[in-house]
Amino acid sequence: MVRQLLLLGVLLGGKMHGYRLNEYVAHAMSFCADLKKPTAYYELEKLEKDGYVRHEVERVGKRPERRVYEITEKGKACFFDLLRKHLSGFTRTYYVDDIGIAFMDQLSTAEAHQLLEEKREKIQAVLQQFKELPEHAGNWRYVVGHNIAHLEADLLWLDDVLIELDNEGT
Amino acid sequence: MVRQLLLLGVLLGGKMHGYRLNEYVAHAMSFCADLKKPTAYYELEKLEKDGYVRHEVERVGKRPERRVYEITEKGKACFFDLLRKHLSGFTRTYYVDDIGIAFMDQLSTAEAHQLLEEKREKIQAVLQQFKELPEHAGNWRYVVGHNIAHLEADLLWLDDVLIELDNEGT
DNA sequence: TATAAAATAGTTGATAATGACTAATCCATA
DNA sequence: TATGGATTAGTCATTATCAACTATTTTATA
Repeated sequence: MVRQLLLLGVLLGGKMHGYRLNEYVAHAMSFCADLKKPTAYYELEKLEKDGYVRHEVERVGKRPERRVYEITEKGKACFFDLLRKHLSGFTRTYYVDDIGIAFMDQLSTAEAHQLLEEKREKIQAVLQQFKELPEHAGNWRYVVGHNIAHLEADLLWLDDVLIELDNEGT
Repeated sequence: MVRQLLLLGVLLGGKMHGYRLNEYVAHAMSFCADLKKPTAYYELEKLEKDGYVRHEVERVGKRPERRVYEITEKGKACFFDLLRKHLSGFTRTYYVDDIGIAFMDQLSTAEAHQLLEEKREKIQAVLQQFKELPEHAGNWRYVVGHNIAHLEADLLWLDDVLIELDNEGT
């Protein structure tokens, strides 16, 4: 459902052919969305079947034919509906790495500590990437800020855990 | 891959039949994992095919037969391998609701503000649930703390956004 | 003691998601 | 001007996920 919102949202900014759409998502939106190419085409077909987008075929130069997708009126209505749902709702996040934490006591405190230090560096690296992102305009700024907030929360929490492991170790 | 870690981790605590295993995950671990029953059985079959778990069939009273799963030595090795990977690695989280935020400018500032207030209440409600959770032991405490940290970060970030929307609105 | 509701144990069929691929064109550089 | 790599555009085969289901037994309640 979030994919639909994403695709409709991008197409709201103007028609685009499939390949470019994928490229756009993979580059300009990579920091907030993970949409694989086959999944995108799959979703586009579903959206088209339901009348939310349509496509025409175009050919430029000697390049292969390509499908230029365009949002329909029905699609715009659907977009706004989904947008309101997403802004007013809250999708609970399950943190994949929590499963590791849940079974942490299967390792020695010392080893757990060492492994979590490695995790810490990786979080830090991702955080750094976000902070180095060029200044984004409008909403992108909020999204970047959101991710930074979570990464910083992650670091603070992890530092707490590391301290508690130290205390346990003694 | 995280599902494997989860199932192997639970089975490390002792053999368990499929139904009970699902029940356990759905109740005792619902706050950190979302594993549906058919997916669990599917993963168990894969784990068995790869030699990480085995099962025997048991029947108690007049209840239907049930499969009692047990982790193998190979499975234990795999568990520890996965555990180390998960503790030392960092799985970047994509926040579903960010897509809504990304397209927020399609609505009036006033409406966006109102919708986000609703979101805020829902986050607060989930946070409340976590805080009301009975005192967990050992690692569960860390996991609960992790989730609380993220929910609180979410609230702080959202308050910032609401303030910025107010400023924009004027 | 019928009879509805809940629990037990697992399955089916359908949809969703993606790694790896094709097949052509373009571009740099040796 | 060959030729190896990059880019373009999309597809295929496989794997993953889950809502809804079956069929029995137990428990509660009228």
